[in-house]
Amino acid sequence: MLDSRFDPSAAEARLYKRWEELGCFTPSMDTAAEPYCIVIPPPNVTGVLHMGHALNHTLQDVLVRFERMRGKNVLWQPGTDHAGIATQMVVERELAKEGKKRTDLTRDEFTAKVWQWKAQSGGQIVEQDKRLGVSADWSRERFTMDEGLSAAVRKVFVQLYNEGLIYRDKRLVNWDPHFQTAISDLEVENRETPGHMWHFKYPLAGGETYEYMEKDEDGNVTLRETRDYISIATTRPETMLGDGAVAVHPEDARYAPIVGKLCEIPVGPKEHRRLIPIITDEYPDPDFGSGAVKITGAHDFNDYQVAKRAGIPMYALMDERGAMRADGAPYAQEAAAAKKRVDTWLDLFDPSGAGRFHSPAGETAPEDVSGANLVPDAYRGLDRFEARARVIADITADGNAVMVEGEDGAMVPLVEDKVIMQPFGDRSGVVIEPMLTDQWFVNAEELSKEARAAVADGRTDFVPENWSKTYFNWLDNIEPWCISRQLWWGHRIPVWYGRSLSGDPNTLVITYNEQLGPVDGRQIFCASSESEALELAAEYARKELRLDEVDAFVSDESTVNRIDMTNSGQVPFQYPIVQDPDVLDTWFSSALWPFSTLGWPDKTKELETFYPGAVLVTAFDIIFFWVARMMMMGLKFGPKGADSKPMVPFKHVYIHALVLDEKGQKMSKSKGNAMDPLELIDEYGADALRFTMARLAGMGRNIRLSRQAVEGNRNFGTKLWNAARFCQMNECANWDGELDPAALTEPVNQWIAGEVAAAFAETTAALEAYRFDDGAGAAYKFVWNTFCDWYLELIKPLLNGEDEEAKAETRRVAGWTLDQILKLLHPFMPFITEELWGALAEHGPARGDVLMRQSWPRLGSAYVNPAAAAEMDWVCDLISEIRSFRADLGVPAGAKVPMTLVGAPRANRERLTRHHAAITARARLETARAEPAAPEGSVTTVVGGASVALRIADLIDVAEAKARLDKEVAGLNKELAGLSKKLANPNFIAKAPEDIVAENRQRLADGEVRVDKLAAARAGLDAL
RNA sequence: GGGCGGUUAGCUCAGCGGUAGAGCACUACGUUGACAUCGUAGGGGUCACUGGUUCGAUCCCAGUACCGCCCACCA
Repeated sequence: MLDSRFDPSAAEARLYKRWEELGCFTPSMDTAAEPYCIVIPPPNVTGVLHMGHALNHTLQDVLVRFERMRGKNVLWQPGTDHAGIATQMVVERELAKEGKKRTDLTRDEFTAKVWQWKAQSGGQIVEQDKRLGVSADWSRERFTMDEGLSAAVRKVFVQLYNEGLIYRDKRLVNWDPHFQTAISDLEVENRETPGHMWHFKYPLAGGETYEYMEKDEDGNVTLRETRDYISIATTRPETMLGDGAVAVHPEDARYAPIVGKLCEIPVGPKEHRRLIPIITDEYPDPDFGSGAVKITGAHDFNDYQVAKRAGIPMYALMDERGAMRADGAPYAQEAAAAKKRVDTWLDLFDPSGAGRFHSPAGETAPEDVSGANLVPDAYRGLDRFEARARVIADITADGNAVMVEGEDGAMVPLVEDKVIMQPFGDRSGVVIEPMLTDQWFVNAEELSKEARAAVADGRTDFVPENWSKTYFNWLDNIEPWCISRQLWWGHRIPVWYGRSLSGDPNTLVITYNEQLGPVDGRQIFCASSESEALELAAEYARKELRLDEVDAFVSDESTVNRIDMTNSGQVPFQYPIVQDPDVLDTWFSSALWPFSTLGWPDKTKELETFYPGAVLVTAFDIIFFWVARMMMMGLKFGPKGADSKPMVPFKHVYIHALVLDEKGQKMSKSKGNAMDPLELIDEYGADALRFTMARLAGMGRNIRLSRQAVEGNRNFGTKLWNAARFCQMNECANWDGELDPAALTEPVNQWIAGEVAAAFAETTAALEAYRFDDGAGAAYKFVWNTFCDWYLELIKPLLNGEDEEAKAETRRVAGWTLDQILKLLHPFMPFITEELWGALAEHGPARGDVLMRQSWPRLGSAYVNPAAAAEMDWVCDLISEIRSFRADLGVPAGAKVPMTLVGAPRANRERLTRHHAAITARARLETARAEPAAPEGSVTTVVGGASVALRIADLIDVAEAKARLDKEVAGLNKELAGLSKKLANPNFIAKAPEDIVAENRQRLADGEVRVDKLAAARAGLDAL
């Protein structure tokens, strides 16, 4: 006998272990079976199971268990992601506990430490997933840094490089000063932050003046004054030292007189201030600020564009920590040189009115200088925010701040409070600094073409469909993808540098900067291994070197790799190469996940069988990071299909909601509103959490999770458990596992068989359409409302009755139905269903195998018996109506009353006889008879066109009974009036579909009968 | 600024051209031999607003208001 409740904590681990031991999670590899593959979105190896995982993994597990039961050859491919920054961060924190920094170790020592950390405490999420019931094939677990996956990364990189789709470029990138690495656009979070805008005067060179005029819309002059400066508004004064120009709009009349002239940056020692030209560009908005913008190409993305267009030099003022550089030549020394350069620029300036520099050869005109030299000694080494304060103070002290009248009438510097969108690193949380550095980029635009086309032509589709718009929108505006990261943990870029062996001997120097990588005079060898790179290098050197030059190239570097070569077998020389120190963006390897996990680039059986995946299940927040990139890489490198083109990595992308707390807030540790899935599992069991997730996983954008919801679904489990207990107590079992619906004789049994079929049809259709909510909802409704509330109650008389045949049939059917329910719920609630499946076998049929490996029933129309369904509907209606009537009239719940059915057709009189026991029990009746007339002292209601008379006159308040009838008649009459009006409308009759018209006529007719009967009942009450 | 979405019962949300739904909450009654983590019954909605299309609109279309989210961004 079952206990009165299910104890998840005792059962879950045992059941999970059983499944594992039986190998339930590994694909059947049955060649006749249709393959079905889902790759898990790999959680970070540092990750712990949060609600997002719980939802994501539950949904996949539902699909995977469902498809396994449907007989498919299912692989759910699990694994974890090495998560570059996140993992490096964790290990650095560990080191900090020992009082060490990453840089106290060598790179190799550090990465060894990370591997060690991973072995000890990485991947806890896998164990946590097991508690949730995740049925992934753990024997095939992969890690993005595994040797095989790393080889895939290198192969992809090399090929993209060779095709020119990966390239190195010096561009302005997002720099995270905390982690001291470049990051991609997607890793930047723009947030509104309170800030200030300062207004400063840039004096014109040589004290020149001009007439400054402002006009209103009608052309009236509102301000006219003589100025010897141009006013500039900025939110970032600390970058002024790197200004290359001041730009105004070409049609801005206010500044027309001074375009092409020079102005002075009002910062730094007075005698050495730099002069910069005033240029025109479409970028400045005349209506914003002063209409004049300082152009600081190395520190602002907009300015960068302007500087490139106009040939303005860019000066990088900051170091990798975001502090003002301290590595420059003495400032005074630079100043003299700067003067000279200005003269050169002016030669190149086009005075004809275009207000731009020429660059006849299409080259940047002014010579680039190191921004380091432009930082005055006083600012060197200052953090960017300290530098800002100093610059503001110095300019103000100097009298170059724009002044306005303050509240007390005194003149004060003009500083506007302004909310500015500020970029933050999504991991570090520090303000991102645009930095001009050499980085590796992927030509995402090129790769995006096929990725876009595949969704546009339906090779892959999004569910819900409208996420494809988001996908398109991003791809259509895609920027180059910065893939290099200045970290130690990750896939090291498979590129080696050597000296350039041709051209000017002066350039034959590898300038190797720890942070920024080799920057000059290099020769690139991109190869999937160091030995291949050495071969390439050797080939190159042999080609370029002339024997008589060999001596010049013998390296004195001792720490780098060397190749010893013999040119013509005679003169030995050395040609050192050094690998790029950077690693790849984590998402680069994630992009390969759908095929790298299956063994690519080897032609494995797994790849052949399981690629492309059936569906990718993920949340919308990583459509750009991951989904789009998997599409790009899959369509470039994935196994080829019938058309000999690479196939999409998955056919469907199911995008689920984000899990929010009950108030609709995003869960986060810092807000303290995070719910821990493990804690919920401890308290309510994994099934309750899973079922909650499935029921909430509608098509919406977010789901609000509450403890109460989980509790409710735990209660559902208890309900199921007790239903099973009831079946067990009544010896309900289906001994042979079969059921022939045609052989059934009891209507209640015929009916429930059809309801089982309907429930499976509904849940199956819902899961096929990724409607987890509907699938779980249909199962829930069937189990609770149909099976427990009605079927089990209706069969009690049969189980307790004398008719042994009916009893035997009912036991069989109840047992069968319960077995089907366990199958129906298994994808959602694997533990409790498996436990019951096994427990019921103790005093029931032997099961042969675990529930998890049972097949999903396909119950055809043979199971549906419309006559039985109609009969049971009538029985249930009768019971419901009597119960409702009794309750409304205040008949004591315990009172058993006599009931008389009046004016019912013969079929219903027979039904009454057949279900006499059930009806009297459920409706709490003393007697239930069909008679030609209602007996004395009875009060009447109406069911299905017949009057139902209850002899309760002495139990109730007659006035209340009248009121109830009046209320119902009134409501009915209102409805009937509407129907009559509709049916009297010739347009309705003419234009509405026939079945709708017929339905309305029927409703009117039925309603009229009911009104008549109710009126009669009312009259009967009057007579009392 | 560009894009996407929302507004339906007290709450959370389904629905979708033809009688407004669920869960939770609420009210009343109830220990009927599986289950009080339960049962029975009940109350509760001008489906944001304004127009349009239609025989008929919560649903389709246009506009308005408010609320979200994503992307970009004015120095």
